[in-house]
Amino acid sequence: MPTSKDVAQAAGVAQSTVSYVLSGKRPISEKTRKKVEAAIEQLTYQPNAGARALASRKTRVIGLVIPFIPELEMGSIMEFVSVIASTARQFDHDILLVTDDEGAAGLRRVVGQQICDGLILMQVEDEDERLPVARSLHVPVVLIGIPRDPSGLVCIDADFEMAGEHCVRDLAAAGHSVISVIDWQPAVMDRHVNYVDRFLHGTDVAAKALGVTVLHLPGGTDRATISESVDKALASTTGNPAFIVPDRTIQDILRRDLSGRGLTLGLDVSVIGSASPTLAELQPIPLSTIDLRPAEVSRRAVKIMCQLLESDSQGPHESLELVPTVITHRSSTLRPQ
Amino acid sequence: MPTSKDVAQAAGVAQSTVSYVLSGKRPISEKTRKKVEAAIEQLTYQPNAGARALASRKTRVIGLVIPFIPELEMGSIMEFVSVIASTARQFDHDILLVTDDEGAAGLRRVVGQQICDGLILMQVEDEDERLPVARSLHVPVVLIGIPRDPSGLVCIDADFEMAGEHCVRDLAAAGHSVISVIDWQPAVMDRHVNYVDRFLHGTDVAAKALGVTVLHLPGGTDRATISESVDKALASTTGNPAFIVPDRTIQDILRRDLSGRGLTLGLDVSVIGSASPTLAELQPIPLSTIDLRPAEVSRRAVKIMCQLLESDSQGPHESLELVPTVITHRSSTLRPQ
DNA sequence: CACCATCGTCGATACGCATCGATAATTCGA
DNA sequence: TCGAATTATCGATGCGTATCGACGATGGTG
Repeated sequence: MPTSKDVAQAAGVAQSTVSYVLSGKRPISEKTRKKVEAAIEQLTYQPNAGARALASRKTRVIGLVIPFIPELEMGSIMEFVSVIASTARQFDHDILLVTDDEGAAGLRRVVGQQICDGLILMQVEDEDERLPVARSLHVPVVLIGIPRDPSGLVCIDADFEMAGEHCVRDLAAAGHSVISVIDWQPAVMDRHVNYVDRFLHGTDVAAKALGVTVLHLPGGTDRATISESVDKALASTTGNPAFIVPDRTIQDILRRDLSGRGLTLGLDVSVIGSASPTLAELQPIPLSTIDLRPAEVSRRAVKIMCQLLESDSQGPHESLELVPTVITHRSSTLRPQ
Repeated sequence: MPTSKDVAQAAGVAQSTVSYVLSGKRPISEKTRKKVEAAIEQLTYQPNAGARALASRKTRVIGLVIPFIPELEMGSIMEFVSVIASTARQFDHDILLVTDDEGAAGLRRVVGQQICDGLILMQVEDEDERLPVARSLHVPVVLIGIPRDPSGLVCIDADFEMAGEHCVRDLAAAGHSVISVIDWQPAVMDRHVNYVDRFLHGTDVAAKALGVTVLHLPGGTDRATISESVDKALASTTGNPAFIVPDRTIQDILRRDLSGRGLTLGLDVSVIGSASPTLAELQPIPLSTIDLRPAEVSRRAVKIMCQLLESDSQGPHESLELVPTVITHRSSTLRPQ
């Protein structure tokens, strides 16, 4: 592998000159620049990352802490990961994976060894054991998700409260007076990610404001639980029933249950779910969805991180950004009256 | 951040001694070792990765090239990524993400900058533009998937041919004389990943050996295509029909189509699909599946990579490893006669 | 024409660790 | 008891880059 010294020799200049051509931190004459650039091209020179990190104290790598195989909803996690990685490249950074099975020690490790300049944490829980560590690390940390106490932390997430409000508002506008919200599956509820509460709170707020009734019913990945919840929902209204089902795994089960009862989506009953546009369109009856904008959340997380890295101000930062959600009505909801 | 020099000072030894305590490459007396370890503990010293890489010419980082958001089957990709990352940690390595939108240039970049010691490529296609680059890089490369010409390359993948054979064999044993294989969705077929051919070939081989008929029918993510394929399948047999549906997205559509025709899985018709055990069990009629062992493939890919890195022999390696697949019969297939 | 600011480049040094050769301390055999 | 063979440790050097101070060349000003 050629080094900057080789380049310097080939171009007939000093090594420091090569460095300045690359960084642009000092003026270089057009002639010299050309010579150096030609030599770089010639030798296919690429700067050594380790040496660069050692000298500049910047690795240009961001650590991404991914959840510990939650078995379900892996697809949506991958969307975050993928977008985060390519956005990072746009800011001339790379992504190092940190799996959550290393726990908080993993964070200390990658920061301590100075493998990366900052950390992005996914799936932040209400009382997350990683938070005290995150606060004590002397590198920027961006959380995707909002813990109970976000003080001293930089957080970003979809605006779940707005999402809940919009779902109820639109269903109310379609004439539903009783709206059933099916909880996430127990595995998610147990994790105490507080977007659940924010979403449910949003539905309550809208319900109060609009004078409609919102029912919170248990979710589950077995048909019995869902069937029971549907029973309760049907018993509670004389009009057309409406369901909000933010958990992707539960959607299929609910749809099957409803059609088993002879109810037709968009005709007798409204259902708002959550899925990628592609998947939503693929359904027998295209599903109306609330889009939680994972790609946009990912992009902004990286952007915030890179801004923090540039401004490299040592002081503790604190901010909270909510990404607006979007409802798309397809065919599974009644038309507004 | 403390350095090894700080540790040396605290322990009253030379910096090189600290280094030898850490690496074990020279004998150290018990007394000195204790002193140094105490100082390390005391200062919470962690070696600087950049300096280490610079001096040792090893980064202990593996580049993982992930597919460019194929929109579908992201869940299964995440399983690879997750297992690869944690397995790498077991071998004391880290994973750097390289997104495929950088293309072959991305590979040159991370290797040229010496950000990582080797590369793992996912979703290798038949004629992959990255292969010539992979062969020319002077670092170990492990492919997940098998290109048309694997010469000079180290490949690992699930044994799709065996998978195809086993599916046909078991369905034949259950009394089916005509077996329909539904292709992957067009998006996958177009990508020319050759596991498709290997799987289909496996079904043909078994069919010939057992004297049963295998029909290859088009797949698709729309109900019309699937419905047509089912029509053809039903028209081709007087006995109970049997389906093999390796594409996860298509499974739901097929199941719905069949039940719409009044056919009951495991009673009137056999279906073998592909899904994680958890998901398979969740179905109304638990799905018999062919398990392509993504976790095992991932683990072995990392293991092979780490072996290559240790033996750091420069010469071009070449190997091909196939991971046996496993059929699990649940309730969607007829009992063997 | 002398003087000073600016521009462009060079040389030297630091970054933190691994590693090699050398040296001091110890042990062993004859 | 002396030298040889170990054993344990130190000092010095190199890895490749960024960056700082210095210096010669250039151009403008009075």
